[in-house]
Amino acid sequence: MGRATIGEVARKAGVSKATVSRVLSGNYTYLRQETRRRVETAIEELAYRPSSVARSLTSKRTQTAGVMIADIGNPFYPDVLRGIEDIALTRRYNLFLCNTNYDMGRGMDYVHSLVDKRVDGVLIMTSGFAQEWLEELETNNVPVVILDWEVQARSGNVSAIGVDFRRGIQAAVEHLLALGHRRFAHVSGPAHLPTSGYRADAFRQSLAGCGISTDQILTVEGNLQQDGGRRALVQILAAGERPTALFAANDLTAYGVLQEARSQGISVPGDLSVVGLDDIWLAAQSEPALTTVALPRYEIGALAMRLLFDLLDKPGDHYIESVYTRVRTSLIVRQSTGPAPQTEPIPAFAKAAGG
Amino acid sequence: MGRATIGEVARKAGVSKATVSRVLSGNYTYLRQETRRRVETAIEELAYRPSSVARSLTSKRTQTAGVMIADIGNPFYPDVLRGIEDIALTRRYNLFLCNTNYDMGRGMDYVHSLVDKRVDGVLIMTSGFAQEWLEELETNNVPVVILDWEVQARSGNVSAIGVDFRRGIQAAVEHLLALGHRRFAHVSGPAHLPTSGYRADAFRQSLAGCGISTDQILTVEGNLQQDGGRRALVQILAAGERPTALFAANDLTAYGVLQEARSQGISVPGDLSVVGLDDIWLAAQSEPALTTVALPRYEIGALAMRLLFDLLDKPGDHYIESVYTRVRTSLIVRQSTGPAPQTEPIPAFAKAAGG
DNA sequence: CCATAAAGAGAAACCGGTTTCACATCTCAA
DNA sequence: TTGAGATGTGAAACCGGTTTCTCTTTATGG
Repeated sequence: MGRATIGEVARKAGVSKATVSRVLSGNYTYLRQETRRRVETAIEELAYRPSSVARSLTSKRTQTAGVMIADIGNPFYPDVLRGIEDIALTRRYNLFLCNTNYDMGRGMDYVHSLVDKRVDGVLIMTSGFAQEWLEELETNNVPVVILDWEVQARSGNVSAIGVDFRRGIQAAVEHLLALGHRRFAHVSGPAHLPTSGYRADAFRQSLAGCGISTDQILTVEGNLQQDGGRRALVQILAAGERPTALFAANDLTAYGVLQEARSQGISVPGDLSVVGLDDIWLAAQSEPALTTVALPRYEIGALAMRLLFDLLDKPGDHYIESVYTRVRTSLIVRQSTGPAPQTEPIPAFAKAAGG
Repeated sequence: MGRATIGEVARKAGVSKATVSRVLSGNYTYLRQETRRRVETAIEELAYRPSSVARSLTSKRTQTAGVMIADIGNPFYPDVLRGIEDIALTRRYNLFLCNTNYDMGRGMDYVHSLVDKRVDGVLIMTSGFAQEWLEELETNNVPVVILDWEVQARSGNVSAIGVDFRRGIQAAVEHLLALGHRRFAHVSGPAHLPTSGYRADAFRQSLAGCGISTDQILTVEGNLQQDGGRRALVQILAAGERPTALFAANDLTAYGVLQEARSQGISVPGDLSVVGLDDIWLAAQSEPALTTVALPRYEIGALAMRLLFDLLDKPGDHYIESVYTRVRTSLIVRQSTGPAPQTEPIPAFAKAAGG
């Protein structure tokens, strides 16, 4: 009643295991038609399916990859996972879901499991710190693709995907300047996440590039969650001079800002323009719908898996050229941004504003 | 440079593979302290980690389970997955993510992969039809836990979790009756999903139990998505007599209804009370916040994984007592429900209404 | 008619672990 | 002193496949 083995198939067909294996692998050279038939019917009758476990032992491939993410609840991940999965399936790869819950220890446990299970590769999509994980994976020769991270001492087995926040954020900044905004606020992600810095820097530098000095930008730290956005707006309102435009590190934060604004009687975009980042589903559904910097999430996932396959396909076990790829972001204008209140538009951008 | 094997560890420590294996398994009876030390330092120095693949070959256990879900984008799943994962980790189990995308063929492919990979069990959390999957899994003796499904010809290796929609929906019905509603609408899920029927039936029967006849219930088929909710409300408004209360098969649908209502100038809950089901994050955040029948999602996941472990722990390969467990639902009252317009409250329930 | 190559299939080793069984040494009581 | 039991370890078989090597049979051409 247990699953049939190759040996049983061989016996039933009256051939050797080797012959069955040849039929299985589709290696029909030097195989008589009739023998092949016999084996095939035996396979059929026993409903035989070869064990991937046994195969992996000799092939050193498990057709399996690990995906480390921080939090499945984060609306960023579903699309990324879809992208990863669709590409993975093209080669019949299966994915281990590793949800770290923002817990580095739990992440390390997962890394160990993945190494022990001999996954062919790992995708690190968490934005949490991973240096230790990376070392463990490199030690064990496991190819890695890592998202949005300045990879240190990158070996030949690690590719990375960078998100070019600059492009989209630059567009957002130009959009806001065109609407006449001059005083800005930024609700950042947690300081310990590199991506928080990338986003904040992109915002500051884009503004600086357009002649807005840094002291006109009020920055408050959020937590990439909605409640952080609410608290941040409270802080910002308490500060002296109120900004007229706000850029949040992600949409959830921006949504929190929107909620707090409503409950404080602040009109968006009348009194305050708000820009988010991510373009999650909610962004289009909020009231007002959120202007946001969009990430190509599905493409990020698909690209990550493709890069992993590239790593797997590279010949030799020694030095391999790693790849660092950037994906583009873009601005999606909706209803949460509008003309700055009581402020002269900056002439250079006025014509694009339409208000 | 490749990973060390048990043989290399044995050589380095000057012992046999068997001894290393004993150290690994923590089976220290009949092991001299000093031998154990030597082996341990050898393991340490080689950074040796035993291959789960090789282990699985003899142990017949892969410490791995498959999770079939329909759509990671569906806000129902993250919490379920968290529950599953947390319990899985207690035994160092890893999970294969199998996102069927509502595609039965893709689901079947996944089932085959999981069988081939010799997973210890499978959790079917999709609401799509799965009879063929189930057969394949049963044929191969793979234990299965299945959610919200009338399992046919259930063998000893299949447990099921039912969701007791009645309880929460009954509460919703009583709540609405207490508010004076008499004319109802229901936006169901797709007819081909059993769960659509369960929910609709629970609604109808609860109403019937309170003396509301079925012809006072207008039912329109949605798609468990937001756009289905919008379209459904359009249909409902086009019908003759308008309902004053609406029960949607899930929150996404209810959210669509809310949106359409707003754009049609219909006040919720002034003109129409709306009840959803799921209690997804959005339900608390919508405008107005949604009254909804809550599912214990995390608990469903955790329970599912526990039931799977139970199945794995049962001795013997033959008949095993399967388990059918029900989880409870409950009503969460928010702002989307209110007194019925221009209607006398039903006396029996009036006192609880407060309006 | 025979030498030789090609075709077809089996035996055995191997992948990296676990487990059984046998063997060697040590202890201690008789 | 000796033998029984306890203690400690290794050899080998096994898990279910793949792959190499060898062997037999058949076809081919001189």
